[in-house]
Amino acid sequence: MSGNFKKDLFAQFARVAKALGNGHRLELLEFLAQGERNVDDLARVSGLSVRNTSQHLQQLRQVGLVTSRKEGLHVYYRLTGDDVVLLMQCVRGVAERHLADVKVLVDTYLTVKDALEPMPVKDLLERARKGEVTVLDVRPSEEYAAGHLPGAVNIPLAELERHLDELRDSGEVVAYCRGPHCVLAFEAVERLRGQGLRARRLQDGFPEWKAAGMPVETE
Amino acid sequence: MSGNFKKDLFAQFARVAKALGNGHRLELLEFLAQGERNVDDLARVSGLSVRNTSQHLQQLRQVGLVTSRKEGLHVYYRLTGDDVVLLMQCVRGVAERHLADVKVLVDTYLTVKDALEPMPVKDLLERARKGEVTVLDVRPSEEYAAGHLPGAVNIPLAELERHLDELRDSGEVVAYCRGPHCVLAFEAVERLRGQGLRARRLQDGFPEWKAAGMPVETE
DNA sequence: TGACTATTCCACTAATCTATGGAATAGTGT
DNA sequence: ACACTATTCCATAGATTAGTGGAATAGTCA
Repeated sequence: MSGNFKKDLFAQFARVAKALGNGHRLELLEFLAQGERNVDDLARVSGLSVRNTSQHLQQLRQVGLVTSRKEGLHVYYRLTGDDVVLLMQCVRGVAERHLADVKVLVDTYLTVKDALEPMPVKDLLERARKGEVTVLDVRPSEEYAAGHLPGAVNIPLAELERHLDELRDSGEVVAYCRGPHCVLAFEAVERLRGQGLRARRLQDGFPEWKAAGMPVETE
Repeated sequence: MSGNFKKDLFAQFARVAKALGNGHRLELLEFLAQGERNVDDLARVSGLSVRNTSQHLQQLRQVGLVTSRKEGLHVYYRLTGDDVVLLMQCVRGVAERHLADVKVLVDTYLTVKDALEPMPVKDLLERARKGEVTVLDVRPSEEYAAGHLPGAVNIPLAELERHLDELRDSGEVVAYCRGPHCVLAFEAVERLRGQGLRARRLQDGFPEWKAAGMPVETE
């Protein structure tokens, strides 16, 4: 009897893990970590067909990782809680530490990583308040509108070149994007440095910031 | 290119999650969280065939969650790090908070849960030092030998009745076992209370204790 | 009302995962 | 060398999962 309890319980836990056991679903979750999104948006960013996306979202909903809300024609999905982001960070962390393939991948694509001197999250707010740094959000403007770090300036990567002058006069720039492996901030920092500005990357992205209970600003 | 990086990376993370996406493997990991075990032991406790157990262990090894060490005829498996325990706690926590089925299960089997007043981990050591409580490890003696809370007394559940008198004179008893859902400690507390002793359950089990970096004693 | 959009449901094929039995490997004891 | 044990490797049948197209549903707009 208690043996069955245990088996049943682990089977339930396994359902949650299984829902995470697919790269596409993880990607969807990462986008949802930034705020509500409808099926169409999610399909676009993940490169899946809408129907397929919908099915994956059903699965995530069945294990309680996301919920949805209908408004007009659209159905908006969102994470059921910040603990889901934490869980994903956990998976990511274990993978990075114990899975050799991940290390290879990261080394291959982000060889410059160390050179970009990521700034720890906790130092940021204080230094921003003192005016020592400008916080730069390089995500697309819709994502920025849905929520961003307090006081952050939004300049999507594509428009970075047009705003170089504004940034040049404002001390050091700290860029962030969707998460520690999102390439947007890396790219931004490289370009800014290429133009002679002082630029660094924030260690984590917006979802991690939010999940840590730090203050968030919306439009 | 950077799109591929992202896809590849998530695919790797998904491998880890997928490895956790099976109740049997989660159960194996839970046992391994207590220390090294060989294939035979693991097969016995999980109720799987040895061959099947071996295959599951291969899968866990392939994603870096466990390693093995050969000694004589036996191959001993162990977790690759405490972060694996943390990851499992994370999965469990999310499942408990967001998956209705888990709540039903827990309520069905452990209706008495609240009545047993679990004691928070942080209070325990201090109160044990003052002699206010006796820490009771109700796991089988091999598991106790492999590691236990400092100062804990080991009385496997089956032998509890024979040692009632010793416990009766030692103030309040705090029992723990393999984890928050292991039924051993629940059972023990119920029996002790049935005999008129003051008994409570420790909130977590040995693996969580160890993963939290608390001191551990071995034979 | 009818045309249209966003999303879901259903059915089906290809790919993947699980458990099992037989055979291979490696180490122990005689 | 031989018998024996613990573990792994391999092949296979049945179950499960992923992606696709077609049809259904629900809400919007004119």
